[in-house]
Amino acid sequence: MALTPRLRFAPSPTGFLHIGGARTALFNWLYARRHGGVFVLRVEDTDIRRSSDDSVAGILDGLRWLGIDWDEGPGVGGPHGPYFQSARLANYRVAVNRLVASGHAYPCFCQPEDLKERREAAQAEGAGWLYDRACLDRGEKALARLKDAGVPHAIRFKVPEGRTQFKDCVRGLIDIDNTTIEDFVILRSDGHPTYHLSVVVDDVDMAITHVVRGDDHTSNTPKHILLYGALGAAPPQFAHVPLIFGPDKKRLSKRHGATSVTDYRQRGYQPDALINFLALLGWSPGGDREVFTRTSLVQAFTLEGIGGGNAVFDQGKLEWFNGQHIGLMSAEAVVDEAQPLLEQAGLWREAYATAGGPRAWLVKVIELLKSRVRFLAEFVEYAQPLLAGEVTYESEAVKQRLSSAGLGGHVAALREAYAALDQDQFEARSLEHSLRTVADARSIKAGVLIHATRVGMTGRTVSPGLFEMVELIGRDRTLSRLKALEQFLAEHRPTEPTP
RNA sequence: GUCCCCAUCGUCCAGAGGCCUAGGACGUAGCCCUUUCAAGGCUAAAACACGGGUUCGAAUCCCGUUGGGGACGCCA
Repeated sequence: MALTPRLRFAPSPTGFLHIGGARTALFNWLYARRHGGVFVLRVEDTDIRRSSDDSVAGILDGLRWLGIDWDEGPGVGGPHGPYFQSARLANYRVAVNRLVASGHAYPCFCQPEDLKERREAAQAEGAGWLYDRACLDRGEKALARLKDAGVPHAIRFKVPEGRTQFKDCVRGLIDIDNTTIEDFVILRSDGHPTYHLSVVVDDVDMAITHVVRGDDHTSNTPKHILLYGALGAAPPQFAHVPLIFGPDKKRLSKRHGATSVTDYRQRGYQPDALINFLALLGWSPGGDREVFTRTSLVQAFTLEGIGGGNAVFDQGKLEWFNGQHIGLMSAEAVVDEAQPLLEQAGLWREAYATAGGPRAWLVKVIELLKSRVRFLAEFVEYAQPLLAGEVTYESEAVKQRLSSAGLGGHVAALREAYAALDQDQFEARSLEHSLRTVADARSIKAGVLIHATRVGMTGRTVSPGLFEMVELIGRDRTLSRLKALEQFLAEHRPTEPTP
């Protein structure tokens, strides 16, 4: 009880880091961090056919991006290594020998194709099928004969009579009849362990105290409990978390589009937003709070808060979380994160990289845009008119805002008024006051002039607040953009707006 | 088919016998703010799967039905 908790995430490297796997990793990590425990990363690559190095790299990369760091595992080592199951084969062999010697397991010479046929035949009739223990009943001589003939064999666990039960932190007491468990294979005929064996042996060796994993493992757990018993080890605490579904209430899979962490990374989601969203999928702090930073999540996390029902992945809400977390970031941090995006758009200047005027100015631009953005990429879109030298008018904007008569004169008057402001008067308040004065003097609604000016400054109909923006665009560029607008209006002399 | 699990607004959650006229959030609609679009604020529509119990009292406990999911591999 006073033991420091040891938890682990044990992905099999047969694909990319799935969103569900990421959440499982997160829950384990959260619990370990919450209780000053140890978080172990172990790669379950006993299926040599399907495992790959690329996949390992991708999974580690995804975890790092999410900020889920491990205390023991690939890259960092630890006292319970190695952390790749493919390098722990000897341990499994030892365990199997012990189990066979103690009568908990036995060799099976039945061939996979054979068993498959029989199983399918039984299921075709609508009946269930459990291994019939043919090899348990075969008798000494027959067994020896098969062995001598070099027939490949697997090792099966001999499931005892009785019932098996365990207490699950989210499900409560689970109690099942052992007759519903077959004598499962623990060692394949090629000498590799199966999942059930390796997971238990490793969790024992690595002194894992809490196993938090997907609900799809709930029905495997009795097998594991049996194995712990046969190995003379005490089982850990289990917590089976509900699965994540797509909008069609089917288990989340490639059919639903983005399901890997990398997909979300590429789509411009913030790791903290994904973490926050994932944490709340199947877990609740108990109250109404929804926006959590990484550290507040660690503080709030409990296994008891994990709910029972499967959860649908709501993309829209993830987007909202992304906006929330961008709002939480400092403008400086946003600048750093947005740099690559701005570079791509050709809007980045070297001077932005170091502290100083231009960077301070860019930070102001970002601050102006921050609240209206859900993705970093949107900064580029909105900031474009502020960062670029010239603007081009969108035709829709021209049609909507530059077609009323007499605009040229109004704009000229505004330009003169703005030209009369010197550098330090060129700030939002004076700019607004000045524009409204011009509008009054010319008996037009301020809105008309504001909208036209917006088009002149950005080329678009939508933008952040005009005056704050003009302030940031600065006196020189503002004056020349107004001049350009006048020219445009003169050339496209708007007369009667008769379409 | 067998075993196991689950069941509150469209979605994610709150609710651990009276505080529930069922609360919050996303989304949706309307209003306010306003120079546009957002953001923000306010308001609205929207759920305890069904049937039996237990109890003075049930979204909460029990049983059943229905629905959903998972597991039944020499995959993990």
